[in-house]
Amino acid sequence: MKKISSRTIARALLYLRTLETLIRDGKDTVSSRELARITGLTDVQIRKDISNFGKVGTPGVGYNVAELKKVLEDIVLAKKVIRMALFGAGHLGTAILKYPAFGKQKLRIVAAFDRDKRKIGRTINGVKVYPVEKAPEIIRKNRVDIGIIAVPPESGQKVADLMVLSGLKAIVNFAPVSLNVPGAVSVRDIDLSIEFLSVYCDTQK
Amino acid sequence: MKKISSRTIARALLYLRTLETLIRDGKDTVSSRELARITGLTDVQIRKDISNFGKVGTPGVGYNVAELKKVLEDIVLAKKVIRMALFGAGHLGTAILKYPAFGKQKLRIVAAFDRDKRKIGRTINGVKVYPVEKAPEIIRKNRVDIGIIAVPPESGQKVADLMVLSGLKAIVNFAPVSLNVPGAVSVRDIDLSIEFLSVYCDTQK
DNA sequence: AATAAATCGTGAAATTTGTAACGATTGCAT
DNA sequence: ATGCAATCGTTACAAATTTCACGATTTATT
Repeated sequence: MKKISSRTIARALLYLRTLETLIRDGKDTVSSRELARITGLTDVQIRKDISNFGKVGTPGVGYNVAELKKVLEDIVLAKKVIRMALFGAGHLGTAILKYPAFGKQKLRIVAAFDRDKRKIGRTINGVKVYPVEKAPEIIRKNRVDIGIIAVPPESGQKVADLMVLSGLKAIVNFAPVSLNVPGAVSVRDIDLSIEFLSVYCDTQK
Repeated sequence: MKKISSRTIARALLYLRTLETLIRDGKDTVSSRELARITGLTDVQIRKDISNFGKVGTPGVGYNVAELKKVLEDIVLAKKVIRMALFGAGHLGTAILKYPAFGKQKLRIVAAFDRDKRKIGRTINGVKVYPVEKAPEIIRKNRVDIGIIAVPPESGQKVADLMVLSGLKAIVNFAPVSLNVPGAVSVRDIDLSIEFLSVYCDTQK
């Protein structure tokens, strides 16, 4: 089977999100044209993306919403629950712990870690905060899939090292620092300053 | 002058972030090789990116850190202060208001808006929360550059419409919904669920 | 039943993005 | 001074991504 690119997968997740709202609205079928109108992409790209996953559409009609959702989910979200561990229970970390959309999805934060003794032992939105030292054990025991870094930049690399040591293969990094990790580990950097500045630059030139 | 792509600009902002830490560490010069090691990119890409901005390096030596910083800033961050307005003072919105890295940079949140009467009038980290209806006036008066959407998905489009109406040309959207805006408006979507799921998918296939 | 309209899937073309190769320049050691 | 190692900037090349064009299929209409 052909390997599916990272960008295609990101779009597939966007299609899934869109399909869920279409289902809520009671729609049975949707065309590539309409998906394009909603998502802001082009119809060709949507057809091409979906064709990566199999022949699921009907010419003259479009895609069956429920069927397309199932096909996309089977490929990009085979697992029932994806477990995450959060490092850093500060403002941003707490906001992530309380992020409501995770509840409706397969994403679940199973543990939080912090250095601050005052935070350790507390429970935030049902998730307990542990001392950082306990991370490897807890991550292994809970079969955590994704590590989230929401600590200050000067601690970012140390946390990343600990994640790698604990066997994590996927990291989402909100700390404004470049992480050094083995090639087998995927990192997604989200530096809020860079995100804000870059959308602003887009409008300038 | 050649137009610089959006991705190149995002990398330039990453270089800037890196240069700032190098300056803090007292380094005078840096080579493309070392920048590559730090950022995880390749040295070729870094040389190519920088060459877009002019001939700033010295063969055999590398780049003068201060000079490179100045050149990158002049091009991607000509403005002294970039003003932002936040919509939605919930958990995520509050975390953004309290995000410490903005303080050290040119980014400043000048106003927050919310529907909730209990939040209106409060001040969070020095930023006042106004009722949404006041947005157009306040945005115009403060010459806001970027709008941040941190409201629930069902209100996302309404807020986006208001932003467009208020003359904003750059939007960062944390609401998990696709926005419909005129072509002249740049939108950067950050759907936390999609970010987490996509880095997880990267490790799977 | 035949025609028209809508829409998918896909190979080919075009565009964008990233990589490699290498001449040119600089500083250092001898 | 000369040779060597380091490193930039750039042209040519390769790979990835997107767009185009169009045949094939389905539904609706007359």
